[in-house]
Amino acid sequence: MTAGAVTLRHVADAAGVSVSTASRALAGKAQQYRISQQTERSVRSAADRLGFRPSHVARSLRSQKSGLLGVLVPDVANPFFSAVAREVTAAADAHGLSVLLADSRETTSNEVTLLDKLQARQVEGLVICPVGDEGEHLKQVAVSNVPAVLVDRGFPDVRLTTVTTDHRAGAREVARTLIERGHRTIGCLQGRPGTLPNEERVAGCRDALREAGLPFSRRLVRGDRFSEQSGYDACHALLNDVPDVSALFTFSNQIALGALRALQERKLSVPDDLSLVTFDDHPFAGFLAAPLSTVRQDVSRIGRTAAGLLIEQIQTGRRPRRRMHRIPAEFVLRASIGTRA
Amino acid sequence: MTAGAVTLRHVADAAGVSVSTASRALAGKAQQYRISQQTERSVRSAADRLGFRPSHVARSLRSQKSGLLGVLVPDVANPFFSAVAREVTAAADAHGLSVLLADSRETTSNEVTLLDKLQARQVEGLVICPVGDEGEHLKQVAVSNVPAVLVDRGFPDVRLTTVTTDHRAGAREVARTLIERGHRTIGCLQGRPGTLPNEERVAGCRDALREAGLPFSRRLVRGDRFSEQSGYDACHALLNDVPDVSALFTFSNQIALGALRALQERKLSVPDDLSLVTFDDHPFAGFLAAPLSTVRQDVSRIGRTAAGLLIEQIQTGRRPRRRMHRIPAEFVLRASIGTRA
DNA sequence: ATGAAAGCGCTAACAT
DNA sequence: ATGTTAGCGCTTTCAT
Repeated sequence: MTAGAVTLRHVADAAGVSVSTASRALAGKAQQYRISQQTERSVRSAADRLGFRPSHVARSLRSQKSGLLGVLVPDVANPFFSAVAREVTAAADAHGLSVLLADSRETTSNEVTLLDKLQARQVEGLVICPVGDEGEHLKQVAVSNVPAVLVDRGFPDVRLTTVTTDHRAGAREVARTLIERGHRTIGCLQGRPGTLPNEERVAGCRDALREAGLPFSRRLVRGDRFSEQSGYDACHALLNDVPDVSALFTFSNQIALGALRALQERKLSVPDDLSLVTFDDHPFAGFLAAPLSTVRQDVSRIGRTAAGLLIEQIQTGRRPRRRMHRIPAEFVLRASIGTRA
Repeated sequence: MTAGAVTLRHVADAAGVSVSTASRALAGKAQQYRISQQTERSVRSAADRLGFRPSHVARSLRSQKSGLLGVLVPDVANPFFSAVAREVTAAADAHGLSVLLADSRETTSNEVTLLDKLQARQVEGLVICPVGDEGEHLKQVAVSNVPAVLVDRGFPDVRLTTVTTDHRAGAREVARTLIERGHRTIGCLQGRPGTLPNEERVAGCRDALREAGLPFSRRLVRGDRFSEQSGYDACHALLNDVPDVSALFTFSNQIALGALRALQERKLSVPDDLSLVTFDDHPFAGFLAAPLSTVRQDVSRIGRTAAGLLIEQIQTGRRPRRRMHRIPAEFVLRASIGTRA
């Protein structure tokens, strides 16, 4: 804290008035309190002259309002989460709020600790992108009275407003397209099993296969994390076990990268030997050796929706009526998908 | 702020002691103040039972320490800045500090306002990634006593510790490599002229040309922003004006993307018709149609260095002796660079 | 039209 | 071994 900072006391003294008058004058309540133009001006000029900057801390204590929003993400450097952070920051800014950023480094135990820290800092609202393995600690948040919104990885049994992509519809569209083009054996390189986005994506694939009267097999779903390594390992494993796979649906860019590396090692080319689609679009996707088909999540809209719901909740004091908000994804077809006879 | 929150008062009452005793017991100062095991236990259990969470706001006011670090970036969704934010957040966390995130949306006027807001919130330190056009307002920060570190875009006349990539050395290496491979007419698609990174990169190219006894011409340096559009426009303009350009050095990924789009329109292929190198590496760079050579900035190290210098400054109360910290960049050679006879 | 005083929740100096 | 008191900087009620 800036040592020896200028306080209201100093301003009041310099203007020859009491602290209360100084406070009122600066708060723009001169009218309301019938403070003379004279006084108001002299207070204002004293404040300017001394470089007075009101203490937000003192104000928060007095008003019982921190003006703080907490944003908790598993990794700010992940484009998805940084986009969420950006939208929330913009919305906060527009409402005179500030953002406390916390990064759980993909670890639930950090998430628990940070959630606690944020609440100790009296945040007025929380945007939480959970790690997703476990949601017990989120129930605490749900029963506390601090407004909160979950983003991306929700939990069926945690009663908190949740904003997420319509993963199921997005995945269904991908699978349908692959089926239309003659693919019958479609491998999924998934992310973390058990998380909502992952399970809904698997469900979307299953939907499309059923609709087409084709069988769905868990044997074709591999991988255990949203990481490059998982994509790489799962890709090799799948192709070893099921050589007739003709299309690969990877559940994230990282996974796609791993798969691409594995395919390169096996001297398989996209889309001639194998078709490839991935979740999450990407500026370079169209310039890849095989321009990559993707499911583009509307990250900005997700972030804005979450921020909007949170701020509404703070302002009205009421939970929004709808709990699940599914934001449509956009399928972007590029050359990485080929056809099979 | 959580209405009707449990305060120390409640805990003290429940335990039948004074607030001071309660405070001391919970602060782990039982030994020091010779508080009986008895008392300590009963205070602790009361706190647990009531779900007491100390108010950070009150503590900050009392201790005159906010425990807050301000991080100001032009755009958190830009991978460079989100990486910086991540490192600073991690370091803050390790030192019991929290991070206030502010996003200037690439606008200097926002930067000024936000800087003020952060200081009103009594941040104990500032990591600033300036927009870079203008540095007047940063001089205020330099003379105030809040510790601050500039990242990426420094200003020669602002006396603040600055951490940035060694842009000049990085660019020089790129240009040397191109020259070695027979390129004589090298176009630079630059970012925002006047900013430190941009000027140093241009200087690096000039260095390499001079060393090789080749002329340097401003006519070969085009573009005005670190954006895709600027890359696209500058690329077309340059190729129209100077048809014998054989290599393109783009100063960011966004610019590279624009250039790639322009080249595609002109049916020019990389590296056969034109070589291409860019600043900023990228997970997909190696999988592009023409695997892209890049200069990889060590973003994590930049972030860690900045955070370290800031925290050192906070703890010791002294400015670090060295003002400029240049972090080496790594040149990654891929197939996008061809040779010329 | 303005001031005095209380109090937000906490810690620490000063009593016992 | 524990309590009392003052005060961090601000806003607001209650006086005048």
